[in-house]
Amino acid sequence: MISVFIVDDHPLVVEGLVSFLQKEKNITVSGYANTAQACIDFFKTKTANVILMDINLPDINGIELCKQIKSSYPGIAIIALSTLNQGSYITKMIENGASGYLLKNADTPEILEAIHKVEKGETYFSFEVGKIYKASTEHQSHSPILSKREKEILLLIADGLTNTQISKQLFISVDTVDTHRKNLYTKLKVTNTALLIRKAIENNFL
Amino acid sequence: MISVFIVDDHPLVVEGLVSFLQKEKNITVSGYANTAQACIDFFKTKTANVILMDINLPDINGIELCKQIKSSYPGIAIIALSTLNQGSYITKMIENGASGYLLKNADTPEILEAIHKVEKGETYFSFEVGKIYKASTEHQSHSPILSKREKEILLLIADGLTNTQISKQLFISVDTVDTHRKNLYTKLKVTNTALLIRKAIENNFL
DNA sequence: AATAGACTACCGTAAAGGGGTGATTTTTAC
DNA sequence: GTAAAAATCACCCCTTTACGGTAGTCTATT
Repeated sequence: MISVFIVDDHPLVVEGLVSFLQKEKNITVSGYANTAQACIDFFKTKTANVILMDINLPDINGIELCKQIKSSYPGIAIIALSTLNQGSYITKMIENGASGYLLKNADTPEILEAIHKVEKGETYFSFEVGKIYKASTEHQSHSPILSKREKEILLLIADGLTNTQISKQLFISVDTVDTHRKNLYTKLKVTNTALLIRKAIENNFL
Repeated sequence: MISVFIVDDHPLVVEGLVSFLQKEKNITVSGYANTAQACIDFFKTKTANVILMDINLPDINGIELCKQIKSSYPGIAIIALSTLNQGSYITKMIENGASGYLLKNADTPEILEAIHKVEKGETYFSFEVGKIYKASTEHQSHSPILSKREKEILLLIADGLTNTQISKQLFISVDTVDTHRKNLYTKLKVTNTALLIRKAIENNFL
């Protein structure tokens, strides 16, 4: 018998999971929570084998919750639940001890497979997650490393300041700002301000 | 007895809705679909009083589906389902005939209230939607109207082209391109390229 | 006939962009 | 522990582009 705990701020999703998991004879739902705090409180007195955990929680971030639960109760397997568009979170959840990662548009057999696998100590990642994860790590490697100063200047450029204004604000020479700006262009492989801002937004520097 | 049809590509949400609505004695679930096409097919032979419709569907956009259903079957009340971060969609769904708008983190009594209200011909919008809607319409009024030429030039600027390059591409004088650029600055209330690109992305012009 | 918006165009100054060079310090790597 | 690499700073020249102000024509709307 596998006991499953659910953390999700969407009552509908919780209802769906409970309703569906209760039909399974070797699975029992030990409880559910709509907030991270409620989840932490639950595990102070009770326990479960597997947690289905939403990443977007109203109070504490799912990544932080995952970390906390794993450090207190390493034996509990955590499956992250998320919607499509959050490539960067996948990495973070895995780093913080999640054993599986399911998309919310996963169908019921997939959820069962995930629960059974992580309960046995294995990992489960939905097919699409693999793609997103790969894409996000590749994206990461393509996304260049900017120095502290470069990030600082990039932000000021994005705020509409000219090199002269930036130089005054940072107490450095205009020429230096200009050099940093040119280095930003080189690193981000762009040729002017318009493309710089676009690339910066695409790479989440802003 | 109110018959409800569900369209959502997340099996969990469908499961949750079905499980919860079946408990209500004056509500029956006439069916559900994971895609817009499956929904359209259903209504060719069967019907329902209320449709709970997700906005993010894999095949056809929820807004388009809403429009189609409303034009074919004006008597069916549609409640849009969505997650928080989609202010601009609310307006479009209402324009296309939706009678209600629920956030997916709505709790069960709220869903019931929405179904009963729209079935009686009234409208229902969750509290938070009101806020988002208001914010988005205010945002809309702030979001300026760009002419065809201006949009064209904005796109080319965002592609990193200089005024000279744009002028050659559009067979007009550099000065003209420059004027359009300045008008873009005025309309979007910015003073240079960096801010222009930022505002353009914020206002979904790119 | 008047007002407003779109599209066109020009001028002068300020800023950006492309190139190269070089010094100092801090990080990283072997 | 030292050498290589990267970061931060700074300067020069020169060309191109951007920005601010001004202004004409045309068309649609009132």
